[in-house]
Amino acid sequence: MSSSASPLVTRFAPSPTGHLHIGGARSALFCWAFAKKNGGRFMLRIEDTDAARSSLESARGIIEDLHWLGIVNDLGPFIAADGSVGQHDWEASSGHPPVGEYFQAKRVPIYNKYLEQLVKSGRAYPAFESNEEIDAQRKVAVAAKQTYRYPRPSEIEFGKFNAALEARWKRAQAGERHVMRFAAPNEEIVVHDEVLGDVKYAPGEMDDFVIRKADGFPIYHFAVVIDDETMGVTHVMRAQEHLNNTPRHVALQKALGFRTPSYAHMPLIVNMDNSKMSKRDKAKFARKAAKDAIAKDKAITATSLSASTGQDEKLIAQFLSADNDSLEIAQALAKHFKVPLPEIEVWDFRQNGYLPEAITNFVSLLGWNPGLKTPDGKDLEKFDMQFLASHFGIDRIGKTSSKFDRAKLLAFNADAINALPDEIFVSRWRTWCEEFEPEFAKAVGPSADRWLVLARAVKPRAKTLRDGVKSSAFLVRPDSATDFDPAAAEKNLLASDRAGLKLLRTIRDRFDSVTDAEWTPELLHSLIEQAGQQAGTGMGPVSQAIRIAIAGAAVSPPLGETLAVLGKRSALVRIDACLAEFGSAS
RNA sequence: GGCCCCGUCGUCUAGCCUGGUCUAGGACACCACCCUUUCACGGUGGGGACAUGGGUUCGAAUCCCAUCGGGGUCACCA
Repeated sequence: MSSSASPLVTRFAPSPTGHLHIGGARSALFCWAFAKKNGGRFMLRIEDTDAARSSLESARGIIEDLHWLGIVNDLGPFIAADGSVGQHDWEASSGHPPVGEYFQAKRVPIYNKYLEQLVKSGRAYPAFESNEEIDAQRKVAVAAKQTYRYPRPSEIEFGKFNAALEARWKRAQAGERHVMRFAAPNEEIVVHDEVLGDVKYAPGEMDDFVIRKADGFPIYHFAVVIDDETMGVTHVMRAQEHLNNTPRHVALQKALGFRTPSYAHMPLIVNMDNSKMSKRDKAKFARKAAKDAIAKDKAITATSLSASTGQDEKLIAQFLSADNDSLEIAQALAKHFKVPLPEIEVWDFRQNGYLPEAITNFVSLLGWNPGLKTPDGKDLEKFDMQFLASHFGIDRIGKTSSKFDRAKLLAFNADAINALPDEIFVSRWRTWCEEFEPEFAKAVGPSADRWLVLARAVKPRAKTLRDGVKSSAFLVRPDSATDFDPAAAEKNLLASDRAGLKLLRTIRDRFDSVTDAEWTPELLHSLIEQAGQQAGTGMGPVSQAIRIAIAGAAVSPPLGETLAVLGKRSALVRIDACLAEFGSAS
């Protein structure tokens, strides 16, 4: 085997501060696909150097989200069957030394080693200003409409470990609080980007940015450069928001004597209103819902909301005035006002009944396109992970940002659901229900047959797995718990001198005369048809009356199947309850 | 504001590199009709875009420039 040839390596390097963002999912997908297409490896690395915001639970969550999508990494952490965090590393035969740690927080000694190298070569220096001092200076600059650039101390000589630097180094070694800054080169930097082409940055654009924080953790730019080098990353593919970081990385690589990997910056994914898709959107959305409600009803206050949601009143007040974007409060308010929060993270989509294959397919089309036609001449846009792994290429990544069109995703999801054979659909639907709609799953019960019948009735019109629950929940709730839609009842039962109720009474007696053995979709259908003929109305009005009685609404799966699933007893109880509710036809 | 990126239907995009086959194609959404026991599905049809202005050229969505517009980024976050 060609163990000596340096293999192609891409990486996805999330920071574990929450669930996997849908944009992150696309980045990971493209990195994965590019590696697969080129016989390379896809690496996962966890960027947890922000000690305050990072958590191991988030890292686990992200790894699981990726796994659920079918994006499996060849290198870096994974979740083992027993739930522990394992790790794939370079094997001895690969020719690449093992990386050891894929969590940045555990690599601090490595960063420090390179940092010292930089200091000793006069390319990094300790700086002792406090955060507050810098902030104050920055504010002055911003107020004067100037771009703030940290002024390099005059005693620091670029590229020289002089006495002044040595003195600073000693102070730092002695424990004085400091940050480490990179002595940026005063030269033009050209980023060769595989998507955008050459992007030039003039000399002097870059200031002496911080590369190690006072807490001893490296800044992103520094850790990334060292990790990409030492982990063997050859191709960096990330979102365009990182483009302006790249010159820093290139400068750092040069100062450290590293190679520069190949870069490809992908277009951003934005909301329909052009704003950046972010986790904060949930807070914005919940805040708007709350404010709308308050505008309508002055009685709603932070105090009343605190009472009804159980959240802290102060935090709610802050939330409402946009002083915080607490996800917890956003969720509590959304639940209280019964508004759905926008799906932003992979987990949100999963929870709401999206299929991973629909998500990966849809998201892969955001900024990329296979450029192929289907046999009937249309643009090819439905494909699976295997297809991506064999057709993906950077050359077909676009430059323009893409709006995230939920309607199209929903259409893709509906198609993906309908493409599933019934047996597969029922098992996936059931598994999903057990996780996300446990009460519904419990109400359906253990019978595989019952699940299958239900699944068949539900699948053709379900755009999400949750839709399947919504459209069939009426079937599994107690017969006495029907919640009649007043408008639908008026139209289909009471209108035209209670015509619907009369039809309902007639069909009720016909149903009553059917034996349990005869209670099949076919027979029921023909009974309804006959009743419609005899009434001279066709089967429509009869059907609608039955729908109101058994579902409470004017919409349901086809009645034959629906009634069959329900069973004769329940059907009659519901019809009788309905007749009682609206008064029997006189 | 400085720097950087981008600009084809409402949206995702094909076409652009290698000008003519583009009266600009597809998908989602929308509208109409058909199918239909409801809702979906499906079928047929329809409206809908080359940001603007200058060049270059016999000819420009395609090449060049300007303008306008949108976005990103300017942290001891990543």
